[in-house]
Amino acid sequence: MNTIEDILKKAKLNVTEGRKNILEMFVLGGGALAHADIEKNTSVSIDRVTVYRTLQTFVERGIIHLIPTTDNTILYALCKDNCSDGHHHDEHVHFICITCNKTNCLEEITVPNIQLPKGFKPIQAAMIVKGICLHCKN
Amino acid sequence: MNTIEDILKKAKLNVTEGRKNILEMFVLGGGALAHADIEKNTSVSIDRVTVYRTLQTFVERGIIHLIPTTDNTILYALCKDNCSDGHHHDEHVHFICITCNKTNCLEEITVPNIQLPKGFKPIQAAMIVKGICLHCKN
DNA sequence: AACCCATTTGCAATATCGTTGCAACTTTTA
DNA sequence: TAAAAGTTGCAACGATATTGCAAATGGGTT
Repeated sequence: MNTIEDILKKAKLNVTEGRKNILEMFVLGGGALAHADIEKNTSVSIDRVTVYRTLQTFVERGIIHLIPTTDNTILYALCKDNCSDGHHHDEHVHFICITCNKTNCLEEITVPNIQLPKGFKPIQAAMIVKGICLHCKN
Repeated sequence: MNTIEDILKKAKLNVTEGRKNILEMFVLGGGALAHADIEKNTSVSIDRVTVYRTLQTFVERGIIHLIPTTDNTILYALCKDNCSDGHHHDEHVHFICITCNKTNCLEEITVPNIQLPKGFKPIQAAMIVKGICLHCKN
């Protein structure tokens, strides 16, 4: 079966050309994407507003998640299966390459637990590592 | 002596009303501030542009640093003494309270080292913890 | 296949956010 | 206190994001 459509149906979203297109970029691309990446690269022409709304919907339905960044950019990446309807479990490390500027989700590496000062109650943690990625190390 | 002016002089910046005002907000406020917080709360009226430029200058001179966030907001907080001229050492954990929405720098807690996949070379790491802070825990 | 209803899209207008160039004004230094 | 350097405010601009509404599309039903 078509994975792309499956994901949309599982999220109880209508399967439209635009959504398929955008979701495909995440599935095939692998990495993190910004609004601009999507707007520029869709094969079908999709209105800016629709891109905004699609991304928003995808986040709400647990298809993609926001990636924390140290600058002011907004990045999204695919969620793993265990995210659903606004409840994200994206507590893995995000790696930003300072050479190719791509962001990778290091799914296999979970954010380490840390000891907070007395009285602080942690609920969720995120971690960003900047450096040189696999492909740029030469 | 006046701490505020000292900080500015140490950073080789002219001491102006606007800068004193903005820096004072950081020193007295303690927490993290966004551009909008500053623009709205200065006692003297300061132009939007000047606020932008002042924050930028403060970051360059190592007076404040950018805080990574999981949404799209840009937050700044005071650096500790050992930051200077664009070389920041702000690798401590940032805590965002989901109740009062304030961001605290947990200076005493450094970001733990983690094992990255083969080929990834880390250069800088940041960590954000969301939860309930000391003051909101009741 | 043709229909209806709910959902989704595109357009236009508007709001928010951040940057740049330049002239006027302050601060510093001598 | 005057000149030089640094800083500010204004105006204009560009990029980014949001909203309302009418038209179009998708999903389910007959």
